[in-house]
Amino acid sequence: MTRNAADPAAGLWGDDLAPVARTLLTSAVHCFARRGFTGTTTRDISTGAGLSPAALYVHFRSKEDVLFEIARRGHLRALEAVSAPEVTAGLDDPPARLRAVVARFVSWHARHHVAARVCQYELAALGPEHLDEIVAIRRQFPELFRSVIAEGVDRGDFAPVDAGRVVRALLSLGVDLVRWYRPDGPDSPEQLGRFYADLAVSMVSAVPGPQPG
Amino acid sequence: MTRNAADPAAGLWGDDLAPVARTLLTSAVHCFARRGFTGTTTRDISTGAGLSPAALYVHFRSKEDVLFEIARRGHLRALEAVSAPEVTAGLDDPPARLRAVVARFVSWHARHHVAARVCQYELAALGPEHLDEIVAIRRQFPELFRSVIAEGVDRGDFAPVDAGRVVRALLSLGVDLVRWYRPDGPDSPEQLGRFYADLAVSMVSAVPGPQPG
DNA sequence: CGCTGATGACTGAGCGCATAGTCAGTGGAT
DNA sequence: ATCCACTGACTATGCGCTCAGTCATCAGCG
Repeated sequence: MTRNAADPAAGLWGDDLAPVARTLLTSAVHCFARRGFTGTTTRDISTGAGLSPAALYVHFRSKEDVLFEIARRGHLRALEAVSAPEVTAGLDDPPARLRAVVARFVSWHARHHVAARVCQYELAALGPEHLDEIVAIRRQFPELFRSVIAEGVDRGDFAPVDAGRVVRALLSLGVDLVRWYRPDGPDSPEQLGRFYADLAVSMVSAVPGPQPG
Repeated sequence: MTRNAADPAAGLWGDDLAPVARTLLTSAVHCFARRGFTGTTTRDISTGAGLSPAALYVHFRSKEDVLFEIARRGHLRALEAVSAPEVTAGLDDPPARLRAVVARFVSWHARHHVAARVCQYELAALGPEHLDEIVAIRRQFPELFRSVIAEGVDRGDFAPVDAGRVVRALLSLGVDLVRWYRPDGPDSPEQLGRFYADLAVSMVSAVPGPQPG
């Protein structure tokens, strides 16, 4: 199961890792995404990277440690995608900032839907202290979304929506797409990002219908 | 791991099943939701129902068969919740029908978030022919949503939205809540259903902002 | 009423197999 | 000569599933 160079997962891991370790993580991402953590054997991961079963333990302490490295690095990359300074640079009104953050969140998850599937759905297999570390990163996503929406509501750009519930909904849209998104479908990651940015603006606008509450 | 009578999962299975078989399915739902299909042992399921390991095979052919029964019955119940005649009875305009269908879909998934988690996230463990049967049921959800939205667009009640993408988004909202919903949180299943019904109406309304496309 | 045989839900023991992880050793690079 | 990424062979454990057997229930029969 050798992966080609265009695999988006291959670029997620950072230079601090040996090339072989990155290959193992990439193989593990595909295995975990397909069969889940417990459904994947350490042999699947190693042979998927073209190595013998024991090679995994040269680079990682355990199978759970492999999952943790994927989750940690994946979450940090996603956070970087939505909170890097250039995302909202020059955007001085909340609607534009909301559009930018939602579009980045969605397009990142679409592009990295395989790795994101592991990051979103396999966390229960982590040990308690590893899980804590991931949860600490995860908390920053709703905080970022909430601050953008709260500012828009305060300034009157948005309707007086329940920020907490809208944030939940926006994160749900971005997360759930990793379950169904396929790169050969009708939408590119960027197109989907723009569409969901439109939806986000709709969701914080007053409803013109007969039941506004 | 005996469950009390208020467990929503206990009421999902129907009268054609022996009481012990229903207890086993209920135990299996909780095991699968917590540890996943491959992370659950047949011993977990049986002893969770207060039985010996071998008792499972009195009522089910295999562990995969247990998952299939959960998925089949769960999907049929959810479909019933959104497409029963009384859901849209007396609602003659598309906005009201959209609200009703979304609210039912969401509140069902919130109330049955544990069983729904199994139905949504464990399908990959099914064999091909069992999976086909579940997929055939699943197809009816987007069809129902699409018909309501298409009618609203045709009649001019809704903005000329891309029905396929809006349907995807609405299903995502209802599905993803099974990942984070907790009964002791701020929203009851019905409150969440009404909120998402509001969002649905927003999503098919014209966007008043500066970037309507 | 009691006796008998059949039925079927359930159990205890265990089989064959796959799994995560180990370790002494190998071979290529420096 | 040293180093270390990597391997082949291995172990202990836990898995899905089976099967002979137990026990409670019940119909048929005298």
